[in-house]
Amino acid sequence: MIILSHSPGIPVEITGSINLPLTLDCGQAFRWKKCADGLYRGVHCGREVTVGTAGSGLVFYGCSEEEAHGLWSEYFDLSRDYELLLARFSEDEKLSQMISQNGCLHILRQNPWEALCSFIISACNNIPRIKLIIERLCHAFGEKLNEEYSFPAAEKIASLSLEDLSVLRCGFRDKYILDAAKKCASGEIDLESLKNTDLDSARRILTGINGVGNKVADCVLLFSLGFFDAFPVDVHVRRAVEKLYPQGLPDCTSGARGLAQQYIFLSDK
DNA sequence: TCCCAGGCTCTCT
DNA sequence: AGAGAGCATGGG
Repeated sequence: MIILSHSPGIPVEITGSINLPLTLDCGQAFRWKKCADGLYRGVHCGREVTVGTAGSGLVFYGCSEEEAHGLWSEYFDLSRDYELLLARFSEDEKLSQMISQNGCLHILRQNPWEALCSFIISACNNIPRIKLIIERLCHAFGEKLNEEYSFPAAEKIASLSLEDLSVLRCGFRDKYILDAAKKCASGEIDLESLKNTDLDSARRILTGINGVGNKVADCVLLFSLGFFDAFPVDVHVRRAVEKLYPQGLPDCTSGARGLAQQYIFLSDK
């Protein structure tokens, strides 16, 4: 880890404490790699960084102070008061238990195109293979950074053919990736602008992409577009909700159902 | 050999 | 509008 000996880490304080390993490896993001000493290396919007926990916050290595307090603080959703939200969740017995078991998990604000592409790949797939396919995608079509590669832009993917994408070995999802890339690159869909739309309209636009149904759309809405109340339902969440909350989610989750969803997802793993 | 994996589309009723 | 097959690939 050459970076460490040459550049000091930049600490960013937050209220409460984040469970970093859980946040980065709970199935919402697929590219973070565990390094030595509990550090993680990852890429967001073409910027590579190494991150760890320190005191009551995170410490970033290999980036400027401006990036740590800007790009990365936003990515890790550090300005939101999770302590307060989890205290409210704890009114519910079962959620309280899941929280004390797992600690404080943050919902990441990922790049929307990367999230869209990643969750298209996630359909009917398992997490190790999802990671592998995304790794191949970045290596084949992204740009070399330091040790990692950037996530290829929609414009780059849109310029490729299905045959080009065959190196991904991603099965029937190749045509979905291509459709999403073309719609985003052409401007037919402007992912950023969906942040200013209501949840139902945004979901309808996303599901207009071939290979994007409600579950994938809700993942994009929650994990990249800031819809904190979006509630992706996959087989695990469906099963866990039927078992734990057959009458519906408790009221204390309203407005933050997406965060609750992550804890419920964990309970079925 | 069969089953499953953070689903989705298409078709048929 | 609801159910069911088919979809590529790889691991157990």
